[in-house]
Amino acid sequence: MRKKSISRKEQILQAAFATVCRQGYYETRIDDVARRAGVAKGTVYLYFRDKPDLYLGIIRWLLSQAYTILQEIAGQPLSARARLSRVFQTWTEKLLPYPGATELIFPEMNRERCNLNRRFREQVLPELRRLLDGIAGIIVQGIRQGEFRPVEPRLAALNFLNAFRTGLLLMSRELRIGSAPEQSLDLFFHGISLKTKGGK
Amino acid sequence: MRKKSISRKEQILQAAFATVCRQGYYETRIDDVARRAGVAKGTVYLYFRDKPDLYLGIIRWLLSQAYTILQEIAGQPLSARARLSRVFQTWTEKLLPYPGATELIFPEMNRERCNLNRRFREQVLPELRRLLDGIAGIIVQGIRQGEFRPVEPRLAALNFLNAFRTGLLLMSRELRIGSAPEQSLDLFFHGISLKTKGGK
DNA sequence: TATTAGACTGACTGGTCAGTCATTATACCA
DNA sequence: TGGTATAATGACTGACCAGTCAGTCTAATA
Repeated sequence: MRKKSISRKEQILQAAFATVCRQGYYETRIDDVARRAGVAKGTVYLYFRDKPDLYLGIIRWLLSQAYTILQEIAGQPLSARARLSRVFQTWTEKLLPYPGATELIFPEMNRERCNLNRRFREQVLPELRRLLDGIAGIIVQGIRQGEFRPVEPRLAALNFLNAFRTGLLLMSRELRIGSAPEQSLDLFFHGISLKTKGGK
Repeated sequence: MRKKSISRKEQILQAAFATVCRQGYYETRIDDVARRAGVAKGTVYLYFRDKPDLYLGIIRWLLSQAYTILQEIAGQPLSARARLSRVFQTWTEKLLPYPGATELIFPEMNRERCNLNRRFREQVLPELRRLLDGIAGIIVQGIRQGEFRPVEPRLAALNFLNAFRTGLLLMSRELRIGSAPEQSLDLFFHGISLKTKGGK
């Protein structure tokens, strides 16, 4: 009477995450995931209904981890700017080995409501909004305390995600832009800051 | 002795573009494209070697159109800021019916070098760099004329693309952010502007 | 009008892969 | 130790679809 181990599910999730980040959803074979997880294909289907279910599982897992980090930092006694910096930094550290991770989320948003997309909207969008609201909350704090301009907080939050994504992209050196992730964050801060006295 | 018409190729390209923007590459069937273009499947293969070739054709077509618009506006006697505004506006008008268009480019950048990706890097990245350099050129002008801070121009150009993408995303209302595309552009300008006297 | 070159067609094929399920392995209990 | 419930396996299947090609159509030319 063994129990379906949670760790087994986690193990598959982790393998799927790594694979999908490298190859993208459609180039990922369930066999690839199973092999990387060290289980047989059938085992994957003991823990996930079908391929989309596995995919959505990955994304929710990712978002929930991102949210946990955010909440942790939101609880610390810091300025809004310092909080966002720390979130940026922590996320970057975690996702550095998985530069494709940010692409799991956005591309699906501008698509037609096909099979996968419908489930995406139902299961992922709420989590994504929660994360955005978490960031927006920090930004509202910054506005109240006079650190930031009175920008639309959700839009600024979206820009924060963009800055993060760009930071990861810069690390890949693919576009041959000689900038570090921090510069992407810096540009973001300049966009919402009140006082921008002079230079870089 | 009819000739393989250029318009026929254009027609297929247009149909493929519309379809891929709605459904994404992997959910697009060559049959869909053919039907929308009003030709038979086989005809598609008279003009494109295989599916990736069609896909890359779409992207290069898109990038070259974007570049043409950019060049046109770059030739007008305007401030750097006014130029970027006009580019933003023109691009937005053109791509409003195809909100998925921006997703054709970026997701592929953080992926492993599989079949499709290798060809993407060879054929698309140079075009993309050219476009980025075009934007960066306007930004350099702005820096020289004291409109913008001395930011890294290529990074700022990448941010401009992000702002554009976010503008399109806002139009879809999916995230329930009550902002218009212009606000995304505004945030971008704040990030690179020298003088930011007070709030909105 | 007959000829022909090249455009166009769409039924067909072969490979791929998600998902299944009969079988085997394992842990737990009496 | 034998019995049982559950976990795990991996060979198999059926659907799907990119790409093919033998045949048809069309228009320009002689």
